Amino acid sequence: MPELPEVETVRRGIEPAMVDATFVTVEQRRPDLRFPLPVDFATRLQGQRVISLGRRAKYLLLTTSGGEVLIMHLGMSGRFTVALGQGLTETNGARSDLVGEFAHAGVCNPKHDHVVFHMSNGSIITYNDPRRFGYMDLVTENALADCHHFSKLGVEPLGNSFHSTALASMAANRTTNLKAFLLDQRHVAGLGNIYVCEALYRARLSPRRQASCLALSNGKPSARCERLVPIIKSVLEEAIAAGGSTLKDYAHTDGSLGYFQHSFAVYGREGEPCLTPACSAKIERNVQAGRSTFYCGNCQR
DNA sequence: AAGAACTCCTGTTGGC
DNA sequence: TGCCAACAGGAGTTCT
Repeated sequence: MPELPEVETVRRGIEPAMVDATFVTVEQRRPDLRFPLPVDFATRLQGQRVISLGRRAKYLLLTTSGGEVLIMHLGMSGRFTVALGQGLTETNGARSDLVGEFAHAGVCNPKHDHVVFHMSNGSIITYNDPRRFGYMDLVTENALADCHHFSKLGVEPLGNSFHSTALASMAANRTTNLKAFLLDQRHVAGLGNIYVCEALYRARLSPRRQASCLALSNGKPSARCERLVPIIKSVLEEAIAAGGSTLKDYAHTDGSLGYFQHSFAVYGREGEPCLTPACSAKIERNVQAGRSTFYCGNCQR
């Protein structure tokens, strides 16, 4: 379940295989992912050179020499595997020899290989997505900021505009709970279930508390908000440094694993002891906004 | 308008 | 062993 750190890890994994290379062939093996693929998807990409590969929240943004941007979202189970072309150095652990091995091991069933990019440097980048919650779109560079994917998207949590005053303003008068508020991409863009659970635990904030508890009081962000913002940043930064979290649906572009799941304090730990020293409570689980929330009812208030 | 519920999808898991 | 329901969840849509 790729959230911001996993998407950033994927970006770093496929960047060396794609940037400065040209799309030779784009294989589109089905008409749609979650949504229909763009009209003339393959032909619009073929012959274009990749200028850059960026990221906005959980979206990958590939800018082409033709002035179009390929927007890619991994959804729940989207995955890229890379077979590096000859002469490309192994970067970020992208090892071409592993791709077949992992496919053979059934980790990545080839029947869900929906889009395959063949690059001029010999690299082959394959998009595999069993649940097809992912999607791809093509828009012109000029239309990018106003397209429906981004027009309502909130602040980038690792950017400079994400600070306690900004979060406090967004939270003003919000009656929804903290968990749902932080999952809403219109506020902070890039957080998902795992990192919201982990950040709220570290900040010792109950996921059931009203979001408005973060709001300004006496013109200043609440102490809770001041505490939460740097924690959100550090959780994401640590996860990126660890290469993301590997759960059922996510692995690196080379099939290898991220390591941040070993740092989970609450996610997936229902019934296990809280890791806070001197706390003897067990991690609880309930459902908020249709997702499992894991928390310590004793430490998080 | 905000917030909650529902929807899409398929592999995995647990109960019988 | 086999079958089936429940579950996982990002984000768009629909409802209240």
